Amino acid sequence: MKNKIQLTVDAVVFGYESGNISVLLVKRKYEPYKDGWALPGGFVFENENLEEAVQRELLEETGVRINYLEQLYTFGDLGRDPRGRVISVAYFGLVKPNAFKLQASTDAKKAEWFNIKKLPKLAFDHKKILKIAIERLQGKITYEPIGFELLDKKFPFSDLEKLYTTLLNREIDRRNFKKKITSLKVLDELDEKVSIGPGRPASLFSFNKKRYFQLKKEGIIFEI
Amino acid sequence: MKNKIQLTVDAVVFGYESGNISVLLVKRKYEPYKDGWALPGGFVFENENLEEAVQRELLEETGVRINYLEQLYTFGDLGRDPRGRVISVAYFGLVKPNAFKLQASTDAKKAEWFNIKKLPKLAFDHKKILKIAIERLQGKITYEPIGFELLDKKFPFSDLEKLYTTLLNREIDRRNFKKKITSLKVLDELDEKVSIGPGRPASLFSFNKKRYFQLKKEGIIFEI
DNA sequence: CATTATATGCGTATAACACACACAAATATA
DNA sequence: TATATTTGTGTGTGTTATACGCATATAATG
Repeated sequence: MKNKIQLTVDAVVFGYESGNISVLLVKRKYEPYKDGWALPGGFVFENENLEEAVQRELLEETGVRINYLEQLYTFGDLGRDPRGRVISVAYFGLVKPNAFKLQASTDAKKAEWFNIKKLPKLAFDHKKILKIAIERLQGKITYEPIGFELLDKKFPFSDLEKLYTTLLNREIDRRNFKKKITSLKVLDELDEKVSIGPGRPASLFSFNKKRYFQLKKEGIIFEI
Repeated sequence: MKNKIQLTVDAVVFGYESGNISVLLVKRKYEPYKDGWALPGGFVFENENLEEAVQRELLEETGVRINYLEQLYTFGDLGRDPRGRVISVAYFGLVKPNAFKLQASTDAKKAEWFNIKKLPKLAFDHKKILKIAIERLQGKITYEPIGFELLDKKFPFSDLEKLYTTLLNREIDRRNFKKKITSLKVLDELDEKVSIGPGRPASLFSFNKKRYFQLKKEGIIFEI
């Protein structure tokens, strides 16, 4: 029995910057969907693990390097790829966009961040993949701490608040929010303040890395 | 580029019966791992969706038919299959064991339920797959209602309680548990009682199907 | 320099929920 | 008819969630 099923990986990489959630897309250099926008990704080599494959493709096509990508879902419907039967294992990651200089090569003409509210038409079934990834991203904040990968090393509390309001897409009460975050003991308050524009200067915080990953492992129940 | 990666699906089917959680395994008819126990599953045909493939394999190898299997995870590590590079998409399902007569055929010599605490040695990386499936099963009950697929149509409340104590592997307070379940409005109390053995006869309940699937969709926060 | 706008930072009161806990009711069995 | 066994309910207490008001520290404005 000759196997004609092919395997790809795709990466859904979210970035966050001052109230905007963006996703990393590439412009395809070759058919099918030539010049169309798609999630970075490509065929898995026979001698590499899935995680290695998705990291390699991401680096090749966008210049972004992430050492932790979480598996999202596997898409295998008939007809999802005009080249034939192609199954894709989708991965999921979070980064600070400004930490990378985008650089396209191999199969990609260009790599770019897109605000998730202003997406172009996407190749293959990538719209569906992205939809599921966004749901996962929003769901995550109720059972995991979030922000470490998305915020600067030092940040005012309002940055974290803004991240949550952006992800939740609604206002939250800062006082109660602060109480909850404080009770998690996941933030270290620094002896430093910033003052950008009008208003009282803000203390800077950083994530307590150890505690952060402990909570991530244990899971939290966190309804805002 | 010749593609040598092959794609399989595997099914982790859990059954529950009076305090026992079991999983459905098959005895392999062919090499590799001939006569070894493994999760039901096999190669995906080129012209079928992943869900169709896993349902077909499950039916062929065990006689069990499930129309809803949830995708669990995709396993693709190098060396997980001695036949070469084989990726497996694992699925996850819940049934009442007594609803089926097990019947092995095609690649399976035999199909059998195993108590998850008394598992035989498993082929491939199926031990790892099963471990992840069990974690998922236990995790599920904190964010989804559970039981509809596992209990009889009509059941005494103690059956539901027993299911939870079994899954959680600890005692729960029946009064508080009842309060929570009641507040979810997911059970309909029937005008019927059963009396098995000594003790006060128990009212029978059934799941309110509509409400059950609504909660499943919305998600619940349910710490026992 | 005084006033205003803007953002941060803290505390308290009330409602909802979680959790601990004890005893009555209805049957089978001896 | 007494005993064992199982079902079935209610209340108090502590913790957590939610709502809400005001003081503080700066920049911008006139």
